[in-house]
Formats: sequence, C-alpha cells, structure tokens
Amino acid sequence: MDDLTQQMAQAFDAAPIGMAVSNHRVLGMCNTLFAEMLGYDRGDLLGQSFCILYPSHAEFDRVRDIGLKTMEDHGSYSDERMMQRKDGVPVWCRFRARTLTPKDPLAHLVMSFAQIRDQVDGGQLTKREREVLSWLSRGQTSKEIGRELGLSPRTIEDVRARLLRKFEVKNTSELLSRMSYARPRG
Amino acid sequence: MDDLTQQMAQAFDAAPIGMAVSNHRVLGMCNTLFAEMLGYDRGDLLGQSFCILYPSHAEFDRVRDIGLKTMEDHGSYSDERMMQRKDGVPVWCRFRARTLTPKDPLAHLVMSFAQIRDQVDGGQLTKREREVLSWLSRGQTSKEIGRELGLSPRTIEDVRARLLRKFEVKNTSELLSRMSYARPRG
DNA sequence: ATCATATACGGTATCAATACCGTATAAACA
DNA sequence: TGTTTATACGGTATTGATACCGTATATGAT
Repeated sequence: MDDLTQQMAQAFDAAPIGMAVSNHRVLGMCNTLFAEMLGYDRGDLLGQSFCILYPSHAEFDRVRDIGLKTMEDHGSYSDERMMQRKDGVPVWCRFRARTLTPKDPLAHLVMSFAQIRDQVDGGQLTKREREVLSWLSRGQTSKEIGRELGLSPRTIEDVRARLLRKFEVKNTSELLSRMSYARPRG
Repeated sequence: MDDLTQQMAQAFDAAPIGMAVSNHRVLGMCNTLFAEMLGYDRGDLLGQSFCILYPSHAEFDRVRDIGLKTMEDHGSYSDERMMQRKDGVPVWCRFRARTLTPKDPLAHLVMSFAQIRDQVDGGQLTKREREVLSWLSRGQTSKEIGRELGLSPRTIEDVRARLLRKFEVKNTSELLSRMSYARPRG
C-alpha cells in the first residue's frame, strides 16, 4: 500500500472538521474531531448506530428522509442540524454528505460535521443572547430590537457587549461573520 | 497496511468538503472535491504552491499571517476567504485549518474548504468589493481597511455603500450575515 | 452566605457608519 | 459618442456602536 494512502488517512484523522463514514446509518469510521465534538472516544462509536447521536429517535428518523431525494439526484446533500453530545448537550452542525451509492444513498455515505458554535469560543449563549443575535443578523439596530422586545435600547447594548466579549470579537460585523450561519431557531 | 487506513483514505477522497494538506504552503495532497472546486485535475495541483489558488500574490501573503498566532495558541484556525479558480472565477470559502506542528504552524497543515456561495453571486462583485468584504468580515473599520490597502477611508466607505446596495441590506451586520453559509434568504 | 453572572436601566464620551452633497478619471458598452 | 459603472476622494450631518461610569434585582453555584 502506497504512501499516498497513508497521507490521506492521516489527513482524514487530523481534519479540522468532524468526518464520518456510515453504512446503512451505522458508523463505520470517524475521525478524531468527530468523536471529540460528540464527547466520545472513537472506539466507543465505531459500529454504533447514528441513532445515539441525535436528540431523539424521532429526529433520527426525520433526518433520514429529508436529504434522500437530493442525494439520489445529485449525490450530495447539506443542511444544518442538531446532534446530541454524550452528555446530552445539543450541538448545532453544518452537515454535508456525499453518497458513494446514489441508488441507495444511505448504503455508503461520507459525511462532514462542522460545529457552528464551539464551546471554547462562545460558551453557551443565554436565551436573551440568542434572541438579540437573531435580530442583529437581520440588521436591526439596538433601538429597533429594544422596541421589538419591549426593552430599553440600553439593555440591548448590554447584551451586545456580552456577545462581543464571549466571542472575543471587536464589533458586530465580525460577530455575525462568525455566527450568522448559526441562526437561532424558535 | 490495515483496512482502516484504506477506509480513511477513501473517506478523505470522497469527502463532501474540499480538503487539502500543505507543507510550508505547498500542496502535498488534496481530495477530489478540492481539485474540482478550483477547476483543476488533482495531478496538476500536487506539489504546487498555494499561491496559484489565491487572487493575487498580495492576498497569498496576507492570508499567511492572519491565522498564524491563533494556530500557535490553539492549533487550529478558521475564517472566510476568497480563492481563485483556474479560470479566474473567485470562490468564497469557509476555511478551516489544523496544524500538526504548532510551533511552526505552516510546516504541516490540514485544511478544509467549504464553498459558501456559488460563483454566480461572487462573480457579480468587483475585485475591490471582494477585497473590502473580506476585511469587513474580520471586523476591520473603514479607516483600518483604507490604511491596509493604501486608500482613503472615504473610498472604502464608497465600496461599502455599493455592497449594501447590491445585496439590498441596510448595514454591514446584515451584509455579513447574508454572506455566510447557504441559508434561506428573505 | 458569598461570589459570579445575567438581567435591566441610567448617564456620558468618543468613534464608526451611513447618507447625503460634490468632483474627477478610466473602462466598458451599445 | 454618449451612458453607465467602478474607482477615488473631499465635505458635512445624523445616527449608531462601543466603552466607560454607575445602580439594582434575581439566580445559581461553591
């Protein structure tokens, strides 16, 4: 077996993004970051059903179907989805998948999971912080958000300042360029 | 060479995200999607300097420095950046990197490149607009960008205003939140 | 029980952003 | 050849953002 194969395997393992391979929704292989992101040792994950990585069995069933047709047509699919860490903490991910078997997409699937907000940078956001963030990403000013939420603009500026501190960014533009693809739901 | 190594290599190659390995800014390995994204055959890319994948030599130099300190401290780095396809068309990417050599981050680097917007949108922007945009996404002010590019801050504000008009947004925050990962618009 | 944090609000001061007014040159284009 | 567009720069005026100062209550953790 050649040196190139080893290089590629090493790159897979050391990738700056979570990666996994599944066969019929059973995890066949994953890299270090994938296991880390979800709070497991890699050994515990190999051979397991992906079921355990979703918040509920209903969610596990739901995500099976949503990308199927797209993958049959194009061979790949992408969305944002919630995974669940071993300790129960939800993890928002940009999910991408490419199937090697378009006629039966789930038979052999290569996936990437990019964590949208990592704990190191952001810690956990409070409900208020998420709420304000979602208005900021729509270009609303503090005054407008305050009116919307029935709060003083001054309070919105406090929340804003906390967000900037948490993410160690210097202004709202930089904040949103890091965060915007994590639009808070609900 | 075991079977796992082969599985990982295959997953690297078939990954749904562009991936590459560099040694001192020379491409040592990449996967199929990476070469495809940039309009090359993989054979043409291996052994080449990353220089050819950036819009200009200045940009190539610029991106070298911006993540260095972060990588020395944390081992990884992420931003949004503009790459250039073989045919000259710009490609806007979410870039992620992890170094295997934190003391000399560029010595051995594993990177992922996720295309953010299709070239249709990016192609409508002028070179200057893309340049300013990439500084804005790092939270730079007009004054700072002007200093960086050797232009009047006033000129940067003109470019900024054109960007706001083109994307029909009311401020830079909304602009940057729209420039990020594919998400429903409106 | 103390400490940290989130929430909420008031003030001021300073800088940045945005929107206008204007001029001017160069390139692209019908 | 005129028209549009991007580039580049100047001014001013208004609003917004950010960083400080302060107070106060509530909550959760050690």
